Amino acid sequence: MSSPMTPEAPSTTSAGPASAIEAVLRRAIHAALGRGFEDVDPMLRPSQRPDLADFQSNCAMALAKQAARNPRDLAQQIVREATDLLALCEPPEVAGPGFINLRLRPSALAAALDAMEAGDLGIVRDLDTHPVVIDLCAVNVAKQMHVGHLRSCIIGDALARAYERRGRPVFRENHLGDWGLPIAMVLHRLRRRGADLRTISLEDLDRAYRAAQAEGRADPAGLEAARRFRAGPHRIAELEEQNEGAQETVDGARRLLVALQQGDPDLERDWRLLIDCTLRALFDAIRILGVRLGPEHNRGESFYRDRLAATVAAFEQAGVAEVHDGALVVRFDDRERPLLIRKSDGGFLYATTDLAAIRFRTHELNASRIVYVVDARQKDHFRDVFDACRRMGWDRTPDGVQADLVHIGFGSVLGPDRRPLKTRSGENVTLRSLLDEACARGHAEVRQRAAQEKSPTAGLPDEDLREIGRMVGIAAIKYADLSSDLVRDYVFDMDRLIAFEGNTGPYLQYAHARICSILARAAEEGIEASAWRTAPFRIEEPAEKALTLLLLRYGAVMTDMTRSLEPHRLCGYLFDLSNAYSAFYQSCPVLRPDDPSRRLPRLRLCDLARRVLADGLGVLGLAAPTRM
RNA sequence: GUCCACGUAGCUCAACGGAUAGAGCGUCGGCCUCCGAAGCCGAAGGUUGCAGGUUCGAGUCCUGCCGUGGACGCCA
Repeated sequence: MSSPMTPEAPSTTSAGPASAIEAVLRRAIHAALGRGFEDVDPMLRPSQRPDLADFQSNCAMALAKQAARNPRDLAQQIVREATDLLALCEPPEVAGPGFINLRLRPSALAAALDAMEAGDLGIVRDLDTHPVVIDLCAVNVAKQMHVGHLRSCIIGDALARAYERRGRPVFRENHLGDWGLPIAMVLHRLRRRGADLRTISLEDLDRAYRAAQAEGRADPAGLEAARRFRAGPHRIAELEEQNEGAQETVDGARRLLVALQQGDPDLERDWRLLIDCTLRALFDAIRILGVRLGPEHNRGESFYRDRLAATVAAFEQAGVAEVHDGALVVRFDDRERPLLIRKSDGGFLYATTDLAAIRFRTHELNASRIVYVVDARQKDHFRDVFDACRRMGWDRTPDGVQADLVHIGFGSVLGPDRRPLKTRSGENVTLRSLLDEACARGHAEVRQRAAQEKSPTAGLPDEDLREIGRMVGIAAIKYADLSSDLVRDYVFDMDRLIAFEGNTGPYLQYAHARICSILARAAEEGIEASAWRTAPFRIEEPAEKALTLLLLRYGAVMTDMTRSLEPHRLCGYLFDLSNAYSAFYQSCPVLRPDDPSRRLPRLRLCDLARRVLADGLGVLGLAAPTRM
């Protein structure tokens, strides 16, 4: 019987010399401490002190306590037991309170690079073969997409790409807000007014959405206040009328929703037109953005509409939900707030849809991990929904694997006043205007470089410069969304968002383009790729070694990204890598080195750095132009 | 009121419980007759909100307080 649910064994999650060293240390710890210490994490880390070591093991301090030993003595003993390390490392040194400092031999560095090149850049395939669901985008029909959806798409796409890179099947789920009373209200309003839904624009829909909301918003509190404070009869009459009108509007929308639910073909057709219009605008933006999301990823709220009754019934049957004030609620021991899953009028709520969706994703999509990329304000909601699903046992795949339910709650995008971002006229900033601005700035920047005669982009037609500018501008936007801790709000600032220096997307692209440029120049000078591809690596200069150590970490960084779901770690790594390459570039001439025999090894090192950068940029969803 | 997140250099942000808390922007000073200066090298800049605690070791974990933001039963 085969089980696809093999848990990730620690020893196979990272490739390269680090995992080999870990294995040796693990055995050495066992030898030093005996029974009960068979499988201890050696706590191997890249050293933060390149003057002292390449790697350090911090295990001795932690183990000394439980073994009642002196930490330095224990470290010494572990080192004595770890004789197998000497094939890879210089003799280890014990420093400070008990750090074990390790330095790789140059031959081990070269061998590790060989292995990395031959073995998919050190990427370790995920042992869990279950699909991952990434819930992203989730635009609402008939509403403008805004920067929040942008973040969700960018982050969700990067996470999806990371899983795909490690060989894991991914379902990108666009949980479209395409169902329920708000949609019915828009449709109700537009049909009353005889709007032509085939030619309507998203701007019109967005206006209608807000007008319908305002129209249906009863204000009984305002009416009560007007009476209490003896407002003029005019004002009271006005409010009474408004309240009645609102009720009428909502009732009309409810009737429409029921008819739509029952399959009225006329309504169904109009409803689809609303969705089509919204999706046209969405995919227009998505195409510029380079996010992998299409109509095939749509599985909106309406998809679950026929599953809601069964969902609620299952809760009732299991005795997990109870009736309170006519509504059906799920209660939790550790918090007062209950989760409402059916209204007292029998209607369902968005929580009901989320429950149905999780059940579908574990039971039918067979997902062992479901990642919601939804803004942080919904944290409490997802906590409740996840816990409710766990109570029902819906967090298990059909083959019995426990599924992780994770909410990646990202921060809000704020305006300069630290309030949610609006334009001067008070409207949401549209996604399209933001992207157009980014492309325009990227284009201007690229054109400026191309004006310099020695630039590799000199003389390119403006059409090409525009395309490169698009890649650069979009990379700047996406990288800004990915490169810092996701939970934090951030203040929207176009100038900073489109920055091209320092820790930015364009800086990474620039490093990549410079490598491409040097390889192209080598070809111009008659150096065949086949020559350097077979040259042995020679890691001698400090800058070469620093670059090598970073390259060797790539696989572990990718594994870590799918574990931690934190794209900014990959960003930070690629930034470090670009820095290391730039330093190498500065101090180690590649095409005209002091010693000509170093040329081919350096070209090969450049090419490996290029491949890792391109690969990493690809996982982040950033383009990697060869000239810019 | 209850619950949750976040407070790190002037600004924007990093830092798997590990050694001397790091980058970018801005400021100051160097480096293009030499593979792309969107770059490199260097300087200045810190009581990690405050107070306790756990630990061999705390920006990181725990408790309390202060500050900011968010969520809190029939909207999504």
